[in-house]
Amino acid sequence: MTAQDSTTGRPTARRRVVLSREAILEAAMRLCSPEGGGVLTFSRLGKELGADPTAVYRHFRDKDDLVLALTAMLIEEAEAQVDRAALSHDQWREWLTATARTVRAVHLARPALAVLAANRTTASPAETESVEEIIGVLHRAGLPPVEAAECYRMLIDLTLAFVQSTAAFLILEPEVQAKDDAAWAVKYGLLPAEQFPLLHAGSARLTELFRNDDEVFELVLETFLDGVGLKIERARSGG
Amino acid sequence: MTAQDSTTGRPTARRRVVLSREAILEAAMRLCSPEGGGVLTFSRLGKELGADPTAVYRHFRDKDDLVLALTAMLIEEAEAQVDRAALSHDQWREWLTATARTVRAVHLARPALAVLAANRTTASPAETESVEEIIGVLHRAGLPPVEAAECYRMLIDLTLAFVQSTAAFLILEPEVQAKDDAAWAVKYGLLPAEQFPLLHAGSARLTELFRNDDEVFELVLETFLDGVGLKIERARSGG
DNA sequence: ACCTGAACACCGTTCAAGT
DNA sequence: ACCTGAACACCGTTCAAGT
Repeated sequence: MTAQDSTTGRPTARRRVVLSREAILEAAMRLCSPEGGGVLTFSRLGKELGADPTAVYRHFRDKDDLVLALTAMLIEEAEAQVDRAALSHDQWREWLTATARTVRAVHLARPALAVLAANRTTASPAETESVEEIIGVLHRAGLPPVEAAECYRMLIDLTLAFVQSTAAFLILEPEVQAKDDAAWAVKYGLLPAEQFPLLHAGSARLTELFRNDDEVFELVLETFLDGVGLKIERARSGG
Repeated sequence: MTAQDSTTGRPTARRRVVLSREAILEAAMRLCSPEGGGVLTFSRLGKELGADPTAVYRHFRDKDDLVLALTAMLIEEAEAQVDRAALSHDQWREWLTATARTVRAVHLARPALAVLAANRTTASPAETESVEEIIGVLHRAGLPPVEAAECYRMLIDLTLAFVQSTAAFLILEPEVQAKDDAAWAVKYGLLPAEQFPLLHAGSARLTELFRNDDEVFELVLETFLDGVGLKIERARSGG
């Protein structure tokens, strides 16, 4: 599916392409998805744009500038996708769950970007409004503003930390991932029940959870939110 | 502190150095610490060993093989450092806290390795015994084996996810880190109190927590363990 | 048996040359 | 004004040559 001249049928010779920030960002986003090959390099970006790889430097100072612009796009995409309409403001738990799941899903749709973006900070206005909203939900649930801000921070860091870890594994080459599978099989495959009675009893569940980052994240999120629920109960009875 | 010929005082010319797996792993560990420069490349490894960079290939099949061997070392180091002597078996919370803190600290002492190791699996016997022990502590606290195994998995994934995120930021170049600081200042520096009343009220706390990954991790760990505590209570009253 | 060093395909980035 | 392409300093890795 390479670019072709529709009149001659021959591949078009590369000639001064017109680029823009938007076109570059769009092409970069495509490259970062699993279908796009999942690697972001200037070489691949140039090929995707039909331009010389170094042409990108006329629009972004360096790769990190490009990454930060892509990070901002990702955050705004996540903001736009959180389904607030279905939620009333007293459903603090559902609200936080929806936010965490959406942020995670949007990042994991582009693992090659997520691994570069998940621990960066950008000054996105859309995000600021979302933060106020989440803190508002926690405040109305009973937490004082400072504690609500703490819980917001914990939730977002928890989510992005798991994103980074999962994304970093996803971009490893298949043969490397296979080595981890093999190591796991050795580790939990033949546990002598006498020596490791409890581990042996739980090993079926551990095997289920292995390489099942979605389910582990859901479990952690629920357990964490149980802890937040305790904070809220304490704040309500204390105040 | 470069190698010198003690009789002539001149730098020794590079001549067939004798290498071993142990010497290579030791040198690699040094490179991965912040003092060691914090980057693991064959070039730097060769320089550290006083040998040609490609000599390492006579002892490890490729870089990933080296990384996995280093990962196993890291896990065993963490195992050895967890202070079990001070803990009785009924202190499930202290036990889990000590494990999480130690695993995190050992990894963050080598950020350049942690970023490669935190989401990998190795078949280390020492770790298997530690897993049995932690599951045992949770079981004695009241959880059935399967739920205990789940909690172990959540704790270790939570810890390593935060490790990966923090380590990935630590190995960024200082100028890049500075960009994040600047973005944060823009984001939370001048929040109009009318528009963002709750965020404004909590912004001092958020600023305290910014780039303070140690404290955020402690807060998340406590909240998560509160959630585990609820599971234990439920299991006790239910059974 | 195992270390050396040239070589290769890839990175990000710079800069003079083109249009 | 902005795209091209040679060039550079780095990556990991292979392989023939040395000892």
